[in-house]
Amino acid sequence: MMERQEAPPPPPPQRVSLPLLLPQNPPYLVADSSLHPPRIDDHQVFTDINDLASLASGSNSAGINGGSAINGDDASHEAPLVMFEYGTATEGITGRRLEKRSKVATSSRTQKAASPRFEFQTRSEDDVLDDGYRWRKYGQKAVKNSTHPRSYYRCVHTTCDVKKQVQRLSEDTSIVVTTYEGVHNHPSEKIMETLSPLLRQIQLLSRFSPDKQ
DNA sequence: CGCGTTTGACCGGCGC
DNA sequence: GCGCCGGTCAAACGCG
Repeated sequence: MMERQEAPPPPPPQRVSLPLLLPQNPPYLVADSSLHPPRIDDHQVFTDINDLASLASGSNSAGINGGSAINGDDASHEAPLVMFEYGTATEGITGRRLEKRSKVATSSRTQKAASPRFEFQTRSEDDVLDDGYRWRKYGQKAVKNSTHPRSYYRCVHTTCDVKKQVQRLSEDTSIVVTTYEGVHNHPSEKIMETLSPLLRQIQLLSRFSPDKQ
């Protein structure tokens, strides 16, 4: 049994920007990030992605009361269930520190970057959510006190070091927990696929535009 | 044949 | 110091 500390340090409220594509389907149900782990019963529902973005970029106290509480029976959509944010990568739901193992001996042990962690809990039959980025699975481990294994994914872009973990809640196996770590430093391929013909059109139009400077 | 997944070994942190 | 446990590596494997 993994014991939590009796006085878990609440993550300091900080401004964060959503580093990734949110799941497409509202409502977004947002739990209070000061709860470790946040209770699903306490979460708030947001039907507008802008509310969610303002929550992520604004103060948590103002944001948390911005939504409308739900009663649980409404939470049975095929929709993202809970989203909350951890301040740094050194804090997780298990309380364990997540530290990147460095093969080279670094002189300073401050290698652990404070990359943001975001956790989504989504009611879905599919373990891997389509978030627009390409991921490569690099590991799978059985976690303690959980019947389902945890899968480890890494963004396929060579310059991108974003990782994500996917596992199912042991209490409710219909809920998939996806934890993102890091910020993508590139646009998603899906967005580029959509935008590139558009950009070419724009280039063509500007090329033949008569009032071009 | 190329690319992504699987899977067991290995590493390192942390609690006892 | 030792063992447990989460995270990562990498070779083997599988699928299109």
